[in-house]
Amino acid sequence: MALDKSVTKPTEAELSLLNILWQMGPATVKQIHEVVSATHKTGYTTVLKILQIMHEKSLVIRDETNRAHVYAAANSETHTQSSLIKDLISKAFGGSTSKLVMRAIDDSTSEQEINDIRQLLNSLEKEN
Amino acid sequence: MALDKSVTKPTEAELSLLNILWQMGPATVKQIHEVVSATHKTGYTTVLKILQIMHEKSLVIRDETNRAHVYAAANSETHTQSSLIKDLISKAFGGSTSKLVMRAIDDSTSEQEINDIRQLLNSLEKEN
DNA sequence: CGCATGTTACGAGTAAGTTCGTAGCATAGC
DNA sequence: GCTATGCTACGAACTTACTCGTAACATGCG
Repeated sequence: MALDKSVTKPTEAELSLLNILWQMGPATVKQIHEVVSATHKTGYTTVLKILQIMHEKSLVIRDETNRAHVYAAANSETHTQSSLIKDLISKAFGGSTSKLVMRAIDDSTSEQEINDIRQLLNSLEKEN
Repeated sequence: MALDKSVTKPTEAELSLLNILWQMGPATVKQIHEVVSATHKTGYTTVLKILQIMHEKSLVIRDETNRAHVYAAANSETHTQSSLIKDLISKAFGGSTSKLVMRAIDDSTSEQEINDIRQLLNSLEKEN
């Protein structure tokens, strides 16, 4: 009974297809399956079925003009990332964003990541 | 095929029980169920069953000395938070911690949260 | 002792997610 | 117009998660 669109959380398989759609833009099942096949041995109809389910859930939209339907993510990557973060914060961080940020920063292991975050923070401080 | 203990991701119901255990410390099913009951109409045996499953998965340890077994989280809250964040980063942020941090900060809506994060960042800059 | 009570263990039912085989339909090319 | 091809639709099988009822068992107390 998830009526609210923003609350519909994609499953793991669904999210992996969304990642492909965000990267490629609108695509046919065939195109999506080719990308999936590069890393997983997943059947064509499996990809098709998941896209159909996602369509029912309004996670994707599709253009049925041509015989090969063209699928596209219904929500932006940013929007989806936000709701996944929000979900994690509420379930594992007592609702505290700063706790999540702190944990993420503490865990950062790569120099590159640390520098990226530092720059991000610097630019935020300036705007302040 | 999740052989690595650090990779065993708690389900939603499991995580909610872990939250209680982290807060209370070691507790019996009865005690845990009482806390759960305060907010959810969940049966006693449902809580028991989930704890038994968590025990099989080594998400909790239990002391069977007394008739009423005493359960405790097997891993720290911090450790679990880290692996959940890591999982989310790999599945929805292309493996980039800084992207997650940026998104979390951008989404921060409460003044309190923003101030908390700012302070966190200031203290990090000093250590630098 | 024997029963009431409290606790664990077990198994079944439901739901959701994932996978894929097969059927059926549309269409392009002969 | 017919057929091979390529696509969608559908449904079945399997797995995991969740929920709870019932059975079995221990123990304290009359």
